[in-house]
This record gives sequence, structure tokens and C-alpha cells, in this order.
Amino acid sequence: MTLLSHLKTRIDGIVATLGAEGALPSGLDCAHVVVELPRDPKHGDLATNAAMVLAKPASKKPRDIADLLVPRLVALPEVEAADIAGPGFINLRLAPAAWHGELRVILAAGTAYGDSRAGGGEKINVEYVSANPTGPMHVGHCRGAVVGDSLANLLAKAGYAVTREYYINDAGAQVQTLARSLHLRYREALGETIEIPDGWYPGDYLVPVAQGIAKSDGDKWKNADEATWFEPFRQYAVAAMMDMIRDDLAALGIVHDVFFSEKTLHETGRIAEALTDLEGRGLIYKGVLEPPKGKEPDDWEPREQTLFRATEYGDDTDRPLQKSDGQWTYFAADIAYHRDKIQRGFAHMVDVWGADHGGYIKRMKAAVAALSDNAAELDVRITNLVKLMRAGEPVKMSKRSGSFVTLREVVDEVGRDVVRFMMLTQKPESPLDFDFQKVTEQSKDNPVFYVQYAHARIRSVMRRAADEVPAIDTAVESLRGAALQNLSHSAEFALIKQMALWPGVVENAARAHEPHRVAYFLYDLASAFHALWNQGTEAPELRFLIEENPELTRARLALLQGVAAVITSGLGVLGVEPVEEMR
RNA sequence: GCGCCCUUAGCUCAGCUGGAUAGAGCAACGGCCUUCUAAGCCGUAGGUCCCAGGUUCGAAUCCUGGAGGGCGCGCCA
Repeated sequence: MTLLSHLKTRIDGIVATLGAEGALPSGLDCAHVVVELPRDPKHGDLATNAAMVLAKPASKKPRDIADLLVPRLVALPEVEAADIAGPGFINLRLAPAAWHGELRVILAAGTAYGDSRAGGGEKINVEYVSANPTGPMHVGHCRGAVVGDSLANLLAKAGYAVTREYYINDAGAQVQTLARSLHLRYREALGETIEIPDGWYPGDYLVPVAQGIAKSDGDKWKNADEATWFEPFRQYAVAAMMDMIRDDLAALGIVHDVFFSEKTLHETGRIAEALTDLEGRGLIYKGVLEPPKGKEPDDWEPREQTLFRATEYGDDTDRPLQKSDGQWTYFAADIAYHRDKIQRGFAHMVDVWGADHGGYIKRMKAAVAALSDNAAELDVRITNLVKLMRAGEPVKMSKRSGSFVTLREVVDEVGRDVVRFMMLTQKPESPLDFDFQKVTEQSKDNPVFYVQYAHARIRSVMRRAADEVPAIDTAVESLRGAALQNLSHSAEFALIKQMALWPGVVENAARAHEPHRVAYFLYDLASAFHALWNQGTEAPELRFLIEENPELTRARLALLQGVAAVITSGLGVLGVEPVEEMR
């Protein structure tokens, strides 16, 4: 157990004991009690809000509760002093050995430090990307892909059994257009001169696919009816597009566990089945919807439709499940899809969608609540737009001419790690500026560089130690045995304290489904490291390599080894590789 | 008209299940290289946390109302 959670457990125990002794009411809920690093170091090593949180349920003044807690806290071996401050905070000063012990825990765990059992091994499904299989991924898909993938990593680290899933929208009109566009390219590949109609897919990426078909199948589809060639071409097209998308995702380091085809839902009758399910719950009816006010479609006419009573579960209006031609709406298929997830045993689901799908959240949550009797929980995370910039100027993109910026182009230009980190430098609901120039700048202005630089500096010290102080074994296993009591400077403790936050960051970020917190944590850790590094400039005795004191040097290298492990652990959640050196 | 998201320093943004004097980077100003990488560090200055109420011992955070910006609103996915 890590130090902070250990102390939290101790406090819970003290409260329970005081309850049993009658000094406090028994059975007080400590869920909101936290042990945290105070912002102001004058307030000690750690602080707890226990007395304030328990004041109301215990019907006592915070100060009186604090007076009960303090003697018991001081009696703990880890605690040197406990003071009551402000409105009822208890500030703790820990024995140095407690921090040394935490560093030892970090060194023993390595990059597994921060792993948590908070998820209890429960299954959770994270659905992300789910870009239409009609072309290569463009930069707009990038953010959701990275956020979803990092969230999946985070949940895995927090102890969930994670499934990464991609929903292939291979059943709609867009895919039909894609199949027709491919057939046109096929005729072109056989020597015809073609013209691509408006609204079809003009991209070059269909050309090699068409040439492949021409080569393998010859001209057998050339003069056939559409009814004959359509299905094979649809399949060729979707398969080729998904191959391309998988490649694009691989360039970002993303591999999904499950690719789920919407089409299979239609073909296997799963949609009708899902509706029967809802019908059995009395949630389906025929009715006429009011036109939306303020933005009435041009060709609006009242029409009786099959509707889902989404309003029963918090939505603003009931939602149609069938188009006027009798086909299922996208929503109907999505209901069946989420029902399938529930039936596969997922009580936790997260969908990562683009900002333009925000209006769709309530109905999907309503459907999941209805289908699972409120047992399954769906969280939908929305990612906002990425504004591409170059040296402060917006990058012009024209969808009409097909000259949009692809995900691949961005990754090729700045690299996978930069893309992944930058996509997590802001909470996902806000628009994000992505400046090609700035993100590759090598300065503290650029958080990717700043964090990577910290790791590279540590590796540099390790290499140097091996050269200059060969008597010291810099192997990880050896450093674990270092005499950590040699670490005594406040900047060294500051680094250990920062690292000690990592398990809590993992748990809180996982609970909130917010992987970007990891990026901020890493920035803070890097900052604490750079600060210590620079203290060596003015105070040579604080440098890491002290030739005349090998034991101290070993302890400091152990500290650095711990920092490197935590940075690696955090970057692992983000899907970013730590670097050995900056070039 | 309705729903969702956003609004925090001059700029770009963090701010955890409500906690102490609201933080970081950039920009401005002042320091630090005979140093393990100065690609960095330290300091100063800079705030009506959009506005108004409310709940609370305590609100940037929760609730209500309002303002501004973005996204969306049957037969697209």
C-alpha cells in the first residue's frame, strides 16, 4: 500500500476507534476525508480535512474533532507532528523514513507504481474512433482516438478489465455511395474515362483498391447490373477502408480489441430484437413528433413514426427508430449495439464522441438505462475540435476539394508521441489549438518536450554515473538497496512527495474518465525534477554525482530511478515513449 | 424556441468527491552558465474565477436565474 492511502486508512481506523469508544458517533462515513499535499509547504508535509468533513455528521466543532484526532495521529510511527490549523485542517509532518519508505515502494514497483485495484477487475467497454469507413482518417478523428485510447490505458492501470472497441458504420447511405464510387474507379481502372458526381467520394485512395479488383477479377463486374456488383464492391470497399484506418491507428499506436460491424446488427435481426425488448418494457409506441422550434426542416410534415420513450429516462423528447421508408434509424442500430454490449457483460461503458454528437447523449443513456433496468452505466465523453495552426496562422482546409489534412500527415510531420501528448494537454470538451511549429519546439513552452527532457536528463545522469563513478552499480536492482536515509534535502523530499501523488492521480483520473490529468501530473513532476537539477548549479553539494560520497550518490541515483519509473509509468498511460536523450 | 458544452491573469489554459492566501506556461521586468545538457532554474508584477442571487463553518467548484461564445435539434452517421 502506498503512503497516502495507508495514512488515509489509518485515519479511517482512528475515527472508527473513537466511534467505538464513544468519543465520536459510531459509523461515521469517511468517504470525503482526504489526505493531500498542502499547496503551501509551511502547512507541513500532508494535510487532512477529516475534522471538517466529520464535523456535521458528528455534530461537533471541527476543532473539537481535531483535538481528538491529533494525539492518535502523533502516535503513528510515520507521523512526527500534527497541528490544527485554519478552519480545522490537521497538518502532518512525517518522519523522513516514511518518505524514504515510499521511494523504496516506488523502486520495488517500477513502472507498476500507481497500478490500482480500484476497478476491481470489472469489465469496462471503451468505444472510440468509430470513424466511418469511407476514407482515411483525418485530423478531426485524432483527438477522440487519443483520448479514448489513453482512457483505456488509464482504466486498465486502475484495475479494470478493458475492452477497446470500434463501431464500424458500414450499413448506411454513405457506404452505398462508397461502393458506387469504387465501381466507378474500377471502370476507370479498366480504361474508361470517368467523371465523379457531386457527393461521391473523389479521393485517390479508392484508385489502388479499384486497380486491385481489376487485376484479380478482370472485367467481370464491368457490364453487370448494380444489383450484381453492389454487394461485392461494398465489401471490397469497407474492407479496404478499414485496412487503411487500422494502419492510420497503428501509426498512433492504437489497436482495438473489437471491431463491431453495424451491418451485422441489421442482418441478424438484432435490431428488431432490441426493439422487441423495449416494447416488452412498454417503451415503444407509434406517434407524431412536434417539429423542432426555431429550426424547422424545409420539408417538414407531421408523420407517424415508431418512437422510443426516451423521456421516461431523462431525454427531452421521444426518439424515432424508423425512417419513413421503413428502414431503421441510426439510433435504432445503436440501441441494438449497446444492448449487445450489455449482454456481453459490460456494466460500465464509455463512448468517446465528437462535439457534433453532443445532442445524442441523452437518448443513448436513456436507451442503456432502459435496456439494463438502470444497472449498466454509460458515460459519453465529448471531444471538441482541433484547430490546426502553423506559426500562429490557421491551416486552411477545404473538404470540398478533398484536400483535408489527414491524421497520417500530422503524425508523419510531428511524430506519434507529440500528437498523443498534445491531444491530452487540455480537457477534451474545450477546443484545442494544435500548432505544428510550437509542438515541435524544444523549450519549456512545449509540455511534451519538457516532460521528455526530464526523463532524458535522468538517463543522462545514469550514463554519466556509469562512466565517472564506475564503483557505483546503476542497475535498478542495485539502486533498490541504496541507503535512502542519505536523502535529506527539502527538494529531494519534494520530488518524493510529488511521486507519491501518482497512485491517487490514477484513481481519480480513472474515476472521472479524464486521462488529461495524467499529462498535467507529469508536467508537475518534471517541474519538481528540473528544480532539483538546477539547485546543483548554486549548491554543488546538491548535485546527483558526488564523487567523494558514493553512498549519497547511490541514494540520489535511486531517487532519479524512481522519478524515471513514474514518468515512464505516466507516459505509458498516455501511450508515449520515454526518450533516452534529446536530439 | 429547446438541449448540451465552454467562459479563471494581457494571451493559452490547469484547478480532483466543495477546503487554507485561486495555479502553470507564454508575454513583461529582475537575477542564475569555471554547473551532471542554461533545451533549464529562481524571483517580481499581473485576478470582479462572465453577472446576480442561494445552499454551506467554507463556493472557481453545488443549486436557481441571467449574459456571451460553440455544437446540435425526424426520414445523416
